[in-house]
Amino acid sequence: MSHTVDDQNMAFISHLYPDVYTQIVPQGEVKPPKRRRKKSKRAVAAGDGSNCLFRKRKLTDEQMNMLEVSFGDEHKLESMRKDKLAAELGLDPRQVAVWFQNRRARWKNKRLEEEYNKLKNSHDNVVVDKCRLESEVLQLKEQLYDAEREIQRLAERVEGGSSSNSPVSSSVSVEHNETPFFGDYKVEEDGDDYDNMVYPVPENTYMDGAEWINYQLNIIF
DNA sequence: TTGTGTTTTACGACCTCC
DNA sequence: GGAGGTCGTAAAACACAA
Repeated sequence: MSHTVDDQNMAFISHLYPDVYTQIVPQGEVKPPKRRRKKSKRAVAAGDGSNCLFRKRKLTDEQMNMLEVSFGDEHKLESMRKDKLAAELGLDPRQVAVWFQNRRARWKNKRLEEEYNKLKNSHDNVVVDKCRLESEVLQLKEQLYDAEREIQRLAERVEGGSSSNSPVSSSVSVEHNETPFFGDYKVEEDGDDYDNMVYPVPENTYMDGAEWINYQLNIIF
């Protein structure tokens, strides 16, 4: 039985330092398990569970600290380091190996959680940005609509209200989903000077609604 | 207390690497 | 084939509200 020597060592240590190895429970105090599970090889090796000499439980703070320090140095555990740690801590090398396995699993979970939070934050920021841009689009559509109405009003005034044909057809509706741009407006070439009421802005020039109106008015008058 | 949720320890099954 | 890894989970220990 491979664990006998370790168990005897721990029994000896726990006898000398009863406060240190709290995970070692003397045979008589072993509680029956709440749930059944397959018998482990160790339990089988030691005979029936009730004959198992020790139930090794929670590690002491000192043991935990040393294991944490060791884990901080290197997450993997080579054989020599495992044996050295086990000897230093008075633990079964198997316990050290299991502790590292579990510690790696916790570390991985934590890392995944952090990555998830990062992604969630960046997603939230994108959503906020999208909302902001959508409201900006709405605002611009409204400005465009107002500008178009203003142009139409001025055109009618210039014409003296004689023509029922509008020089600029109302192509913008705030309710529409399409988002027209200023460059989309075409100057019609059907002869009448007053029909060409919308002048194209210079290329690569951005104007908001008010600027665009002033630009058009300056050209007209 | 006790019921319940969370954390820790331990293990089996399976996989990969040498 | 064996050592050591991950993954999933049982069970004990622990924390804490009711």
